[in-house]
Order: sequence, then C-alpha cells, then structure tokens
Amino acid sequence: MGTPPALAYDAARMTAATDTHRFPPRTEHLLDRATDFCSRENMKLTSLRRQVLGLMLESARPMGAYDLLEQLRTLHEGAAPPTVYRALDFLLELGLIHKIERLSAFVPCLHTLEHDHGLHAHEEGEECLHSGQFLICRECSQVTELEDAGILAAIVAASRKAGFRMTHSTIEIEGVCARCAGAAHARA
Amino acid sequence: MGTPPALAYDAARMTAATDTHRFPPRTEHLLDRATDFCSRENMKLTSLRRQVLGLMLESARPMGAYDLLEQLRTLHEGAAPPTVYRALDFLLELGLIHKIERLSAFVPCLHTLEHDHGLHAHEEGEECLHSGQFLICRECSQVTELEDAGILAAIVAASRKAGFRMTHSTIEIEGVCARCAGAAHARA
DNA sequence: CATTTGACGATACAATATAACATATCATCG
DNA sequence: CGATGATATGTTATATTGTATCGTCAAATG
Repeated sequence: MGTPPALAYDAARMTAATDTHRFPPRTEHLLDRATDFCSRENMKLTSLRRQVLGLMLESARPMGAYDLLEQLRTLHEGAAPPTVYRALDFLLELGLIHKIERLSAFVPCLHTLEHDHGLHAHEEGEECLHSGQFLICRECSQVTELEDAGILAAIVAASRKAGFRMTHSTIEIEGVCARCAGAAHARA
Repeated sequence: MGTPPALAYDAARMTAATDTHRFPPRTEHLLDRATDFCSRENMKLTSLRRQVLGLMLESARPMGAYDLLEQLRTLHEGAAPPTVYRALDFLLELGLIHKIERLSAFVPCLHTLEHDHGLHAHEEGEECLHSGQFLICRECSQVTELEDAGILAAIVAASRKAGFRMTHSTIEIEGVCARCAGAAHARA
C-alpha cells in the first residue's frame, strides 16, 4: 500500500539527463520498448504518458486512477484527474495497459511490452486489441495476466455460435493464488 | 431509456391485495419463484428486494444502481442509494442477479430463476456462485447471458494449471449481436 | 508562415458506491 | 407478555471513479 521500499540503484542519477523522472533501469528499458512500440504505431509516448506507464510498471499491484494521480503529482505538479485519464486512455488504446474492471484499476500489459504484439486478428479482416485474461488474488491483490489459447478459443467459439461478432473480451478470474493458498495451507 | 410503455394488464389491481407494487403476471411469477428460492436458502425476499428485482426483470437492458433508484422512488418514497445497493448486494449474494462490470450495471439471472440452481461446486468441496458469461452488444446495449460449458472448462483448466483456486469468474464479451449485425448488413 | 492537429492545463461536475449511525421489525425465549 | 438479539431499513453525509468543457501551447503539415 504505502510507498515502495528503498531502491537498489543510485538515486542521484535519477534526474540527471532529462527533465523527466528516471525509473530503475529495468523499468526504463521497458519504457524504451514502449516508446519504440508507439513509434511503430505512429503514436507518441510523451513524457507524461511515459511517467504514468512507469509508475504502473513500478507497482506490484493494479493501480487506481487516483492512486496514479497521487504518485504522478510528486513528479508532475498540477496533475489533475483528466491528466491521468488521458494518459490511461492512450495506453489502453495501444494495448500497453489493461483495465481490471472489477477493481477499477489498471495494470501494464507485459505481453505487449515483451512480445511487441499489440494487434490481433481473429476473424476475416477484423482487427481486435489483444485482451488478456486475469487471475486476481483476493488475499494479496496481485494480478497475473494469462494468454491462454484455450480460453480464447472457447470464447470465440461460443460467440460465433450465438451469431455474436466479438470485438473485445474481459476475463477476470477471482480467487486465491498459488502462493497465498500455500501460505494458508502452511498455517493450518 | 424512458419509462416503459403502457402495460396490457389492469392497472387498477396493482395495489389491491398488498401494499407493494404489482408487476405484470409473468414478472410476478418469476418473483414468486425468487421468493421460493430465497426460502430454500433461509433468506427472505422482502418487499423492497422484490421490488428491485421486479424492476430489473421489467427492463430490457441492464440497469445502473441510480436508474433503479429513480424507478424505485416511484414505488417507494424516500429510497436512497444505500436502499438500492443493499438490495443489490443481497440479490448478488444469492445469485439472483449479476453485475456487468464494464457497464456498472445489473441484470437478473434467468438461469437461477428458471432452473433454481444457485450454487455450484467446481472442485473438491469448494462451493462457488454460478457466474455467467455475458454477450454485450454495443449497438443495442442488450446483454445475453450464456452458460457455455466450454468456456467454463477452459477457465477452470487454465486456473488449475496456474495453481490458482478460482472462486468467481467475470466473463464479458463485447461486440455486436446477431440482430444488430444483420441490420447493419441490411443497410449496406 | 499560416493553419491544423494533437497534447496538456485547469475548473467544474457527473456518476457510482460506501461509511456511519439511528430506527424499525420480527422471531425467539425466558 | 416483555426482554433480547438478529436482520432490515431510514437518513445523512461523504468517498471514489470518471467526464465535459474550454483555453493554451507546441509540433507537424502544407
């Protein structure tokens, strides 16, 4: 919940080269990939959007828009709700993040960042944003993104059977993750 | 969106026998089934809850909590947000309705009402509320509930594979329903 | 260079949901 | 019957999430 613990890199270099906040190297690397991804889509990952995505990458958990706003304000004075929602809308449209509807919260999409596959085509010529599947642990609040072909196939099949032309699917599976279930078992 | 059109039954009998609003016969019948269902679960479908469920059954579309509140006020002076949310929570817990997360709106669960199967068991001894799958048409806003065994099986399988103990799943499929797709085709 | 377009600042507001506490209703038991 | 506890509802206020709108600025485009 609170601020993250001390980080293992040199904080003095954080604001060295640019006017924008510097995240740890691993995050900066992912952000660079995101920048490339955007260029290829003819879009721009502006400094503001980069910061918002960076904050999400740093968080172990899904972040609400107002969580993000609070954090963003430490980097970007004067940020207001529309500031955050615009960045989120942009990132959502490109598939760089997902919204977890049940939590009204957002997570970065590592699949897009790591495999650079933003857009998918399911049917004849129909393009459709990759929409993942999420395991939501109610103990530790962590969210794991799956990309299970079986689930997707079942959903596409059921939609077709109903004559429904699907463009997006929201799959949110709630329960207890392996780690928390293990811990509970150990306690008993 | 607006108030429903004139109804084909005798409005004079609406408040005859009881102090609670009377819905058309088909709805009253479903409400009676809901009452029975609750008794079997040792719960009570109070007049307030019955009215809320009735309003939802009368609506062709998902209703937001504040839509319900507005309607409820015509039947139940002094209703406030908590009035509605409490009724919704009750109905959700019993599986008599579902929440469509993407719409922040609610629909009655006809599966529960028509088949009286509220609780399911997926794994060894673990009970779990029936959680349906929803086709959401972005043209006409209608929502169709599926209960596709293939989707459920795929989700259960993927959860197990990840060591995740699922208790509830939210499946919301957005797109264009057969009727609206047909209409669009006709226009072209 | 003028124009257009997209991004951002800033204020206000709308829509959704809950906290907290008071009151009422009802069943049960002594 | 009257006390007691549990459940349901009334009431007010507030928290949380999300948009509308309008103005400004800066980069891209012709």
